[in-house]
Amino acid sequence: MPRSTPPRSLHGHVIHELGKRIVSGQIAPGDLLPREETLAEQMSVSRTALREAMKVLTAKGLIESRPKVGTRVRDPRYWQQLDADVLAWRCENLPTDDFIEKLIEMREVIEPAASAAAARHCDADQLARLETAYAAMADAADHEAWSAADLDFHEAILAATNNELMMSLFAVIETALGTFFVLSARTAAGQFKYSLPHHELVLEAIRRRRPEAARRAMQRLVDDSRANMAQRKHGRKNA
Amino acid sequence: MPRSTPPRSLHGHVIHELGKRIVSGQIAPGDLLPREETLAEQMSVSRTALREAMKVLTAKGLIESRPKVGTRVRDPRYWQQLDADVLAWRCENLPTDDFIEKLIEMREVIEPAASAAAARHCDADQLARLETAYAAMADAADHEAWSAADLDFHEAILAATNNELMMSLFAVIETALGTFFVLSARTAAGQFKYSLPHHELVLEAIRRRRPEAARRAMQRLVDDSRANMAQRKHGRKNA
DNA sequence: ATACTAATATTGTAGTACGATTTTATAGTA
DNA sequence: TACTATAAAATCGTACTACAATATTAGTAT
Repeated sequence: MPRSTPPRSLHGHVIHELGKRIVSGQIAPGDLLPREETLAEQMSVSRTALREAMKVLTAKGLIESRPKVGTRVRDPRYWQQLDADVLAWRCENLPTDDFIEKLIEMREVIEPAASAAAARHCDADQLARLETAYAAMADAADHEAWSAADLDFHEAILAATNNELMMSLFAVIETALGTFFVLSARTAAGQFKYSLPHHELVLEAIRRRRPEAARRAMQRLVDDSRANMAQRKHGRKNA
Repeated sequence: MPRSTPPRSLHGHVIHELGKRIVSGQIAPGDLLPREETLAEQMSVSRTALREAMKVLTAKGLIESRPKVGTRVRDPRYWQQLDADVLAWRCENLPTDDFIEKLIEMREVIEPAASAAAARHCDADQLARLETAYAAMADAADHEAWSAADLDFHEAILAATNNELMMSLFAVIETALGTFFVLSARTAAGQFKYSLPHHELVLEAIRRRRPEAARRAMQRLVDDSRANMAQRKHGRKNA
């Protein structure tokens, strides 16, 4: 499960709670929320804290407040779907196959292009970070260590593009990998390093400054990952 | 200039004002903001309104507050670079050539892939919307009308992917096109429809369900746009 | 010198009051 | 009867005050 905002503060808890309810569809788009005073009472917080939370949800595009009329859940069309919290909330109660497919589609768009860009203009430090992450993957003793190193590897590739806009897409990759990690925890228990050779090819292509080779290698890696997810889905159906 | 949050409400104004100062570097990463009471006084709002604004900026990753220590501007590494407001604030005082290059790079990653996806699985309504936008471009009487229709066209392509994550990337495309619009307002005054044939090829490929043709057509369109920007930059140097 | 304790400054939360705004209802008029 | 305009009510928006929680820092004792 991808990490979402740890609800340490009070209004943080309200953000998380309301956000989850909206994204999960428990409160449907178009629905009118109770008035602030009532809602604050229901959630056992002051109106002050509630409003601070609602401002954040408004910024994420989930709700819309107007005087007299109240606060309404907006159409998903307006949600900040790339926001880390929104993504995490969508995956909290087992993501649908449909959503998983969309995550894979995003990986197919982002990662091969990022790998090519990384091969084109990454510096020594960024390459070193990539090597370190790869080494950690190779050395991983268990599924958890592998997953953490894998995440580092894919983050390092985005960082190596030297484009902070690309880097911000890591929220999507992180959500995808985190979800796949949970879903494949059982099936791939003993063979979690199966994609190491794919990663090595990507690293090698970036190291040698071969953009198109890097793109193709990453494309194969993601294709392979997609195939594995499909296989898992099939296996579950027969279980 | 891409539209940012119109500061209608009081705290909306504070969000815009502080956000701009931070993103523009006027307040540097690591800097400590004045304490809430002081800052509220400086901006002529109550601490309540200021805090609501700060919660939003926190959600955008721009600042970080901790009891006793105060509120600090975070490293750009943590900013939500894909947020529509953050993007707009970056472009408010003439974006740097460096940033424009990054926007183009994002277009090259997003739009060809989106065009291919649209050709693969768009429905009749989405295609109709695309046709409408194209017609509006063809009929545009001035640069402004052209620009609005152009924006519609590119939004329609993202919508036609049937992937809301892809759709959320429109904030980036919108910022890029809006910026190019301003920068090319003079140079391309009389010939603003020069890219119409490129758009037609993209539309045609999607209409005929040719993913790879759509990808290539859009790739050429973006390449062409990049060349035009480079030419403009060169022209400015000689001016 | 170090560890522990207490004072202190800043954010976090609560509660109340009032202003702004928009919907809705009501009344007046054609 | 229909329509316009005016007034009233409900909700969010903002301000202010008070206090709690927390982390830093200084001070104190071992």
